[in-house]
Amino acid sequence: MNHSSSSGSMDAFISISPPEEKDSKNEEVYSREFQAMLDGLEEEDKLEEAGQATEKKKRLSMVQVKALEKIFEVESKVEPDRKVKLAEELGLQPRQVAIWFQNRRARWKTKQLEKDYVVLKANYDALKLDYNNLQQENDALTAELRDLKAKVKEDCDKFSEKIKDHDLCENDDDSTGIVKEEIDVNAQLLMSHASSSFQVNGSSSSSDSSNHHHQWFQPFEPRMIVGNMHQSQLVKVEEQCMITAEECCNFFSVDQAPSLQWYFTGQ
DNA sequence: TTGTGTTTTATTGCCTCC
DNA sequence: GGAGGCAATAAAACACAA
Repeated sequence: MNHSSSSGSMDAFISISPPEEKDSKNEEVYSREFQAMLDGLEEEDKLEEAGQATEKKKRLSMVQVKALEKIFEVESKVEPDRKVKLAEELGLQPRQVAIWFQNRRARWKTKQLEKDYVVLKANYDALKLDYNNLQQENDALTAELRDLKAKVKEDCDKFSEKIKDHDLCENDDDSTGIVKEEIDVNAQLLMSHASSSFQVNGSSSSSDSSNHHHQWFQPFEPRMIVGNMHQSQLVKVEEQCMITAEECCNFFSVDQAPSLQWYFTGQ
């Protein structure tokens, strides 16, 4: 390793050496460096005499680098006056000091970018994991909703079928009571399906937003539709049920928010 | 010893500021 | 217009495995 100064100044190893570095070991190192530097200078002289250019790059000594590093910790840029003074102290050309600080800033920037990248990547990974979890939850809820829609449609079809069957024997005097019972039972069956399904839906999901379905659906009591009516209202109920049986199949639409207008207007 | 990858020193060209 | 900074790059020095 060549630690000789490119300036060739012997002052470099004398004026800048901190007191703690002037032990016997370092003196030995410096004398070797001096010798190497002198040898190098001799060689340069010979080459110059021979008319050859001496463009060899030379690394700064450990002492020079340490001194520069220490200053860099405090200030990443040096004023022109400081630069000249520092160059004199270190036995370097002011240009060398400027280049060293320039390269040092570039190295610092690269390291900083690497650090920033690590932090950003960690954030990105955490965010991606979160997104994937939400995506899975969304998929599960969508599938559950699809099943519920199918189940509700199935019940609606059955209910409509029952009512149509009833139309065939509407002249029967005793049919009113039977119809009332059937509607009551079917309505309960239909709504209990929907209601219980939504309770399952609410409990199966960990997200808070899914509980809202349960909250807005819970007041829905089948008996409120049929159970407390006078017999004179039953025909109207039948007509309404024919409509709502069709409508209820589209009630839980994913694309459109459910409307409870039909429920509130009936009260 | 040698080939290869990395680090350090230095140059070049462009840009900004005074 | 000159000085200085920065990015890109060259080239020498160095480290290290085979």
